[in-house]
Amino acid sequence: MQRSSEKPLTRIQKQNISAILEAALEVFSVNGFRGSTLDQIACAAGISKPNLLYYFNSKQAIHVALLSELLDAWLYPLRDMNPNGDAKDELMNYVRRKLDLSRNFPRESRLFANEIVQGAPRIDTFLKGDLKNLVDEKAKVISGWMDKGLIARFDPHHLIFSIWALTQHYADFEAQTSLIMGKDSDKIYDDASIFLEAIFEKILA
Amino acid sequence: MQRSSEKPLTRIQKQNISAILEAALEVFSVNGFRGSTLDQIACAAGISKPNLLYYFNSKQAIHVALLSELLDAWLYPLRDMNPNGDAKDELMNYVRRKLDLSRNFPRESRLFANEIVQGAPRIDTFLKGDLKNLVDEKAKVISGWMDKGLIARFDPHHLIFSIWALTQHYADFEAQTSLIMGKDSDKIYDDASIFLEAIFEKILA
DNA sequence: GTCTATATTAAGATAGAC
DNA sequence: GTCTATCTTAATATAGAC
Repeated sequence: MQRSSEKPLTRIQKQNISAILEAALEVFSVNGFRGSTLDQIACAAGISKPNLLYYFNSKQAIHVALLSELLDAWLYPLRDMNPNGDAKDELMNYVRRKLDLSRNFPRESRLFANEIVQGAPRIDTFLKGDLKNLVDEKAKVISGWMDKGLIARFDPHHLIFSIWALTQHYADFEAQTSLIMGKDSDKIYDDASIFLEAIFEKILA
Repeated sequence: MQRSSEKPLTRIQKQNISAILEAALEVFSVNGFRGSTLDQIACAAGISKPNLLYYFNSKQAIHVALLSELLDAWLYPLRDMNPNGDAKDELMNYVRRKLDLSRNFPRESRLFANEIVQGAPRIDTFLKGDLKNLVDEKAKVISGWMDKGLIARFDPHHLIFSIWALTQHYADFEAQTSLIMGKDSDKIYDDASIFLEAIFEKILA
């Protein structure tokens, strides 16, 4: 049987599925799709490989399930940016929420990063569809704010990219920053928060 | 025979070795270490798999060769930052040189990104050794400039991270930016250059 | 130095008992 | 639903002829 069935799930099924997804997130975010094995995932989930394949037909199927969960969550903070709110507040809040995402969901960020770095073969329709549409829409909003002189004028797309780059870096390159700083990542995020707050204050002014 | 030999290389050997490294860069930067196969590399290099393994003993050996070339190049622009130069010029030049690296060597950037995202298992000694030392040293220089009021005060380590994040993003996430912008990456880099110039002017002021 | 052939292991997936 | 056993393919690496 496959998870696409309409029947309600038993408690055990739900438990197993979420154990699998949790394990798969752990494994895929570290090793990428091709670098991960069903053995690793089954072991991390505490079940046997055939049992894992009872819940998901294939390795691909697990990966797709993870990514679609992720992509939904990915759009939220940007979608939430309110065109009628205070321009600077809205952008600063977006920065804060994106940094919080890196802090609280670093594995999801790295799963996404793995996909993009490797050329986004499995999510290109998302990127040039839903994501592009949302970014274009919000870029127009930001551009409108710039027209009114509420924030400084820049290319709005690149301003959005800069927020992504600066916040996701702390999750995606955590191995690097933590080795260089010699601190645990919690302290790094505290400093990052202060730093990003300060530079975006200046950028937007 | 192995490349560690002291004998001078023939022209054919040099040709083959550089063909292998070029092919391996192409393949590893897209698929990561585990996701890449010797078949792919041999095919891209235009030689047979056993012949490839005549020049490099193992898949690991090719990867190590690529990474050590890369890590050297990685340190240059930062090392070049002159403590006695003009503070703002030195930092702006660092930004420019890093963006040029992304533009001219995107595959190298993605090879590096693949390594870091996946937890830097093969380059952690580099990160906490040579790289950390250099970054700490340059952070002190930058901090000195801030003390003198030559540029605005921020956490110097995070300022360096921000330069990395903002410039490398264009190479590492090129699949994303080009799909969203619907432009070829050359035009994106032109705009990125203008954008980064503008925001760092404001940040440092 | 380069090739064909092959040994060896690992990985995705399935069969079938319970 | 879960397991053991197993099929099948693909991938790293080597042997040995030329």
